[in-house]
Amino acid sequence: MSSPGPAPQTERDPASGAYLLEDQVGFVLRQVQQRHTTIFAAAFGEDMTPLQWAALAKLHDVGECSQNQLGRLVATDVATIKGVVERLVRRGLVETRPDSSDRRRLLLRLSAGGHTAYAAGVGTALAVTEATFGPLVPAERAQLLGLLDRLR
Amino acid sequence: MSSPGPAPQTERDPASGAYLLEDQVGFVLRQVQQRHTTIFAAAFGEDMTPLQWAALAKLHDVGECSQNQLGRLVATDVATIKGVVERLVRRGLVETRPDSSDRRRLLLRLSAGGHTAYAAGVGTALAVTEATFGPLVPAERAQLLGLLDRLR
DNA sequence: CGGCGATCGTTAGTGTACTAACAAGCCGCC
DNA sequence: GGCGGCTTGTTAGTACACTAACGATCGCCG
Repeated sequence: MSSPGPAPQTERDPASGAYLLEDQVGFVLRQVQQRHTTIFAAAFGEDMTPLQWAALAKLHDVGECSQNQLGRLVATDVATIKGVVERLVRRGLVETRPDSSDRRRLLLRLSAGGHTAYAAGVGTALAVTEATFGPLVPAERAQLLGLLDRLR
Repeated sequence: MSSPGPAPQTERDPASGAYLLEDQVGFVLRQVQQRHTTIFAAAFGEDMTPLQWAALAKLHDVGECSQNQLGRLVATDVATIKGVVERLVRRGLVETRPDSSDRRRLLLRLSAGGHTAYAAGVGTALAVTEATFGPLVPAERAQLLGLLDRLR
């Protein structure tokens, strides 16, 4: 695993009002996400990405919906969701069929294999969340989720 | 601006121990970053990305360093930093020269235009951080940064 | 009924973020 | 003094994450 890893800690100068890249939310956020992605990949292997998993999980929840609809559910634009769905279909986890009442729409739902993959993945997904939270105690985890939620 | 926007809030069922995508750190993290990127793009325009800005800022801090070194400073792998540097050089913000004492290395530093761009951008960057933090009061911001830092 | 705005999916293009493999150069250690 | 291991940068390939433009379809409203 040769991920970039954390940026070196810079000595803080609490007195100065200078611009410190290390203290900007965006910069820290990016690194936390990198770590999360690494943890996810280590747990699920190369054949499942966070977004693919999100699509799978949402599809499991809603049963059936159109491609763009799924995109909105997992907070992804239409161009990106197309690729994700394409890969899931190619791997036999998702099935598509035309919507008879709206010929623009492409309806999606989990295949049998998709349901199996979801069932097999839930535990792993929870473990990924656990590992990402790392050393934080439950109260801190809730606090973090609450704060992030307000920034969403 | 037709970003995906926040995923619809799902009704929480506090009693159930079910897997809720919306409650997983990774999922929330991704959306916060999306929002940050949108804010960044609105403030800086299309010609500057968060990573390009990070590279510029770091290069300003350290004065001169090699390409891989810069990658480590901004927490980016060698393949990605190459593209970033290439685009900054193409726009005349960064200059390169060979390292006479190590012929593998490519030394980088800000050009005059790069220094100007940095000086012009610091205020905007601070405004982006401010906007990203949104409604959080200072104590909450510090708390969030502290928690994120432990997850880095 | 007919037209017009909105939505659905597709495509092309740019940038980030990795992995894996490679050649070239550097350096320490036998 | 050379050899083997490390770092530096490059390339190719995959997957996200957008923008912008497009054709097809839908549905409302006059």
